[in-house]
Amino acid sequence: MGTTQAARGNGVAVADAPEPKYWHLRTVLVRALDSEFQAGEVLPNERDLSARFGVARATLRQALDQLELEGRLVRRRGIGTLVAAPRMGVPVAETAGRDSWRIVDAGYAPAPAAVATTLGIPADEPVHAVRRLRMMHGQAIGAETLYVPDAVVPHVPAIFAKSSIADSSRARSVLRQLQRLELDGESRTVELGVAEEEQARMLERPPGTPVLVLTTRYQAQGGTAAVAVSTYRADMCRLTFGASGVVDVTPAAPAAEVRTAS
Amino acid sequence: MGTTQAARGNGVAVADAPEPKYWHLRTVLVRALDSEFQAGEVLPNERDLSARFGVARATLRQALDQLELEGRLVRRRGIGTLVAAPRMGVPVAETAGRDSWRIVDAGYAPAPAAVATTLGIPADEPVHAVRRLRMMHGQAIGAETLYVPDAVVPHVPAIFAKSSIADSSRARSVLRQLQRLELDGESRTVELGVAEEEQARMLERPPGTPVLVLTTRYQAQGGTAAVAVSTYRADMCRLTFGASGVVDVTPAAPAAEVRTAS
DNA sequence: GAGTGGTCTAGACCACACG
DNA sequence: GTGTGGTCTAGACCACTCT
Repeated sequence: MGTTQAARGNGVAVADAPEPKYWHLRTVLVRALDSEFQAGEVLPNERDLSARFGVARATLRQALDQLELEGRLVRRRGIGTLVAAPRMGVPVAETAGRDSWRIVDAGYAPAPAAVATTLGIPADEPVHAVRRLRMMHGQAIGAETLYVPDAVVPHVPAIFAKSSIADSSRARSVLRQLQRLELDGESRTVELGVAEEEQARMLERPPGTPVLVLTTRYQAQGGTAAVAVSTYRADMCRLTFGASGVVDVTPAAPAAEVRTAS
Repeated sequence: MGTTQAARGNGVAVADAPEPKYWHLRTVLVRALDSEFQAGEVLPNERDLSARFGVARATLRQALDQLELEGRLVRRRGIGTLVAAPRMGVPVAETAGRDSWRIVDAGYAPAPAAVATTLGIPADEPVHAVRRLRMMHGQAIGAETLYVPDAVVPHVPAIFAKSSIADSSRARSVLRQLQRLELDGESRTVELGVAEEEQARMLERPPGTPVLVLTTRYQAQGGTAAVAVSTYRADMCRLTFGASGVVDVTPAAPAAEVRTAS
């Protein structure tokens, strides 16, 4: 047994706690990031780092994966691994600033089963689906699809209503009418997810990117008038709630360029 | 080039979209989970699965990693890979049910730098740190540390105040006084993190487990009276906000046992 | 002891960005 | 072309759980 422990020896291993190498590596790197690096700096490449720490590249990558999940690093294929800027505070206000959204388009098709259930409509009933991007500091940090049943926005022009073609005119029409609605309130949920193909494309990230999934139920007249499913880049965003008046929370970003190009 | 694509051939690869094998695998598995499996069922072991799909075990594991991050699978060393139950809705109410918390202990030491800044106190000033567990369905799904400056709870008995020994009597004393405070409101943030050693231990999970980090600032008299940092298991929790009255959101859990033992 | 997931290795090749 | 991160492989051994 003692032999086993020694043989495995990860350089710091003690018989007491067989800490995985990659986790120990992460700890070392965290300390280095905190003390010796500035946001935007480029780390040595993975092959050099793994050699320096005396581990296989795959093991080093496991540590980097953790740090990327925590938003401490940004890896760019063909470029290198950079130190990330602190996460942005993203307000999820009751009436979230509408100028921070960029409309993409809107379609008219059945919603996902879970959404249809929440809306209290048949699973095969088509609804308006407005897609838009949450912009911050000039870049897309979140993608949202807003599902609105026909009955809630009865005045969408028939030109749009009958067509399933996605366009932004329909989006504006739906949003306009939704804003006029008297809402009783909103309830929200947050959970962890991964970006599927469509969202990944909108966020300009590879599929599988971890995202914070924010689901908003807009209540009106005792029921749910609309549902919004927003996916925010988990590496870049810190969602902020109910900060009445407190809007910022975001450092003025001296090294904003780190996140500028995705 | 065409040769390259064919040689790489992942079984479904088309020249158009060089989709990674592990991502394609995930898609296949998601479909299988949706249609052929019940929560709590055990999947074939990794060696069998990788052979069946004709990939290396590491590649299969990459797909399973994704599914675990999404909360679709639970992997237990020595046991196998199980289909997870749907995530629990965890209310983050203004006055979150106090009986869903289990007090662990409380200490008296300087808070992390970021917390001290928020509280507007010197980084080296000791504060009360109450640690407790969020329980649901009989299991710990979140761990919280509540930081309260001395000035906010002046009536903590001197027996506790002078000692840095962690115990639950101090915790109760601090919580009691905090409840009597008149709060102007609370602001919250949610972001993705990974469980460090201490939290991991409290949650009975390995270090590096992804967690939703919920930071609550309790406002009083124009300032921040206290700060709570809660880490919830990202694989099991869906945080719910402002669901006035709507408390549940959690299925009655016919296969609750899936999550019973961590 | 047998079976499972977790860690680690060494090496190969691919996709992408840049000069 | 060169250098970077991303994917994939085949194999080994460890830690854990159950019988």
